[in-house]
Amino acid sequence: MSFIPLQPDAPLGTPGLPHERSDAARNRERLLCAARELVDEFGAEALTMDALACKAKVGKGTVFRRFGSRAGLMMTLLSDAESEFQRGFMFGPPPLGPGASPADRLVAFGEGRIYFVLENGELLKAAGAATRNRFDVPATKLSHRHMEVLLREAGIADPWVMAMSLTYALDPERIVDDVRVRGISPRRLTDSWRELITRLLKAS
Amino acid sequence: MSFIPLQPDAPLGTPGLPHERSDAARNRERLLCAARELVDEFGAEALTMDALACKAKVGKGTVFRRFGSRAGLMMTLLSDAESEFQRGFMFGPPPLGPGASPADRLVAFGEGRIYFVLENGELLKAAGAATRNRFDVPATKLSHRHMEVLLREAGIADPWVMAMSLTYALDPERIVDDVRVRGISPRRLTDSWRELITRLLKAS
DNA sequence: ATACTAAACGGACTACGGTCCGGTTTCTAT
DNA sequence: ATAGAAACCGGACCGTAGTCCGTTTAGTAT
Repeated sequence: MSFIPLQPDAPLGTPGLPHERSDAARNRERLLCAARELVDEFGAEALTMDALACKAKVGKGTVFRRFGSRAGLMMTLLSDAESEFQRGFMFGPPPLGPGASPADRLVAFGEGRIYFVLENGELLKAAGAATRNRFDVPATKLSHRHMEVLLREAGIADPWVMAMSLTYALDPERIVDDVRVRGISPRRLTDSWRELITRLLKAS
Repeated sequence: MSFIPLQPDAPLGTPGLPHERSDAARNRERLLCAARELVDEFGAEALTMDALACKAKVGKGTVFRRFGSRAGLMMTLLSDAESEFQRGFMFGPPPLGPGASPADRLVAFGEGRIYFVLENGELLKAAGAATRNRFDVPATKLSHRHMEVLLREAGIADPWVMAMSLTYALDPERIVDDVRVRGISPRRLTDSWRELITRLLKAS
């Protein structure tokens, strides 16, 4: 349970941190490399921590020290793609980024999120599951805050709670299962999201 | 994996079924009884299948033959309360039951659901987790269908998908964590739900 | 009553996520 | 170069969900 991933991903000489030991760095590299291979070959669902430790020629304890949990590993594997998506809605061009109306930005956000989830679905599901509450995923918090700001700007009475409703409406499990299990086209999902946001934010 | 809970809960002489054996009936009774005691005393989260088997003086295999999985057991435990709630929105008085406008019925449905979840949260979370997709829970399917019908009546373009969005917005995990972990009052949840439905279904 | 069969039983077994801790390695100070 | 301490390592170990299969037992036909 209680576990703090010491230097989650400090890449280089971060200011005060006591310089990550070389064996630790080497093992982290080995682990990430092996994890990516395993995911590519068998999919994220099939990745077990034992197999990873074995493939990376590392003890199991090392895997958990590095990533804290299976969910933590998946989040690390996702972090690049996630950062890019975040840059998109925080600093990118409209309508996703700043410059458009809250409604347009929310529509674009949902569409972007849906396609992002469809590309990284397995990883996202694995990252969200087994976490006591999926909301603890940092990226989820950021998305929630983003929507909250836009909803407030659009005059929603309780933007925090409404953003939570929308967050769950975009739940990775929901999106992936809609498309892959229940046969809903991505297009229908984005269209419905647009309808939801449009009606929700239509000036009264 | 593959497992069909033979006669999920056939209470009496169901037509053609080859009459459940007496030892099976007796063990099911023992199991349900023990399960309820354990849940009352320690909470649903803390219930382990081993402990249940032990307490019911029954082999572990028997537990799984009866309920298929931990989620299945939780669903069985829930079924009474769930049936009552279902009767409420299908046959009860308006605004929850038939007779009110779709918007009013949806508002009432969400409010009822929120309070229902807050009362049976642990069981619901346990029933939904570990199922490959939570949508497979039969009660969830029925709720989804109910909302779909109301949304269609209210002129939503793709009621099936919209109902799915709303289903996830009312996710048990979300509701329970909002209230118990993030300190949101049930009142704020129901108010926000009302705002969501009202704006969504406002005549354009 | 007896014999037969299909269903039910039980508990040993597997797989997996996660924890623990004694031993080892790297870095730093001298 | 040496010593000491902090960080790190590995793999044995634990708890839990779920499976398997040889054995027992309830119903049925004679």
